[in-house]
Amino acid sequence: MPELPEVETIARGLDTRVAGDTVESVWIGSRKQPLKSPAGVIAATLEGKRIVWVHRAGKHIVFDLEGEARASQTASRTKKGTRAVRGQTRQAASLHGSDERWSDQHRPDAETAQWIVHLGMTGRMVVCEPAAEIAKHTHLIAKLASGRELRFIDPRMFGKLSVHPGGFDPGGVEPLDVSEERFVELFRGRKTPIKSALLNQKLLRGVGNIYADESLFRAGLRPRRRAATITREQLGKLHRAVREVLREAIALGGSSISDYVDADGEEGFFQLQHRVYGREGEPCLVCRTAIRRVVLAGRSSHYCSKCQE
DNA sequence: ATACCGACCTGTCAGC
DNA sequence: TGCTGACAGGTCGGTA
Repeated sequence: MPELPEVETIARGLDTRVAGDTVESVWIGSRKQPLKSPAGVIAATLEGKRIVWVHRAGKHIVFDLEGEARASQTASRTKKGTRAVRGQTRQAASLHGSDERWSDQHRPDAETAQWIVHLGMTGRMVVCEPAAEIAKHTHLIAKLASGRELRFIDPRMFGKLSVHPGGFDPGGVEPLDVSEERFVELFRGRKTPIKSALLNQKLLRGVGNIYADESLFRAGLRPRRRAATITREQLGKLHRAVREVLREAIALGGSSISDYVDADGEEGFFQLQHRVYGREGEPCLVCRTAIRRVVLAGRSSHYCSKCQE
């Protein structure tokens, strides 16, 4: 389901709702597929931790967590004194300072960790009241100190949950941050089709099938075009196209196809801007040629045979 | 090393 | 109405 703009939208929504809240307890379902870390380790890592910041790395949702240092945590978990300290830090965290929050809040004696959620194709995270009906395919429920619940739902179970005490390395570079020079270096000399390279998360992280097709259309490059045959100038154009497409999509809250909704249950609107994705047989918006669909590396790929070469 | 391909799962929708 | 097959926004591991 979600690519970079959708994950960005969801992470921002979650940050607004749960940053500053504390995980009191965790329930994890019996299905193993969504878990990259053992269930017991995920639960033990989350429980008692305050959610400092929810953000995005590639297509991953990252929860920055902070709790009492491990040595004192087990002993003091239920003591009232611990709660008072958490209450203070939660208040401070509600002063939204985005990136600054981490350093402002960080206490040297605190234990930190990151909880990583990858939504796969059909994963969703919702914040709701405990009385809300538990949706089919709910795999994790975190009870929060505020009384609400944070739930992970994923019918197809392509999503992944993991925890990283030492911090998480998503690999690749962020397409919205990458310089033109670095971008060109990523693709120069590769024999692979440019679309396969765009989808390779070890190079750029966050670009998926929709935004790869849309970026290639704007850059005038066919999906099968070998990266090594693309000129420096065309790569520069692709660099601008990728960033433009992603930024526009984020501004519109992502693309809602079938059932995607953000943390608020709101749909995105970027699907209305798609120029090739999902438009097989329809006229190109530039030249009226029928949009073609081919399968490349197992993925549907859409392009205009006249505008792209 | 690189590049396809199927596998992992469930749900939905078009076509018969 | 109901069955079958194709397809879905992601990633991984095996094989050539």
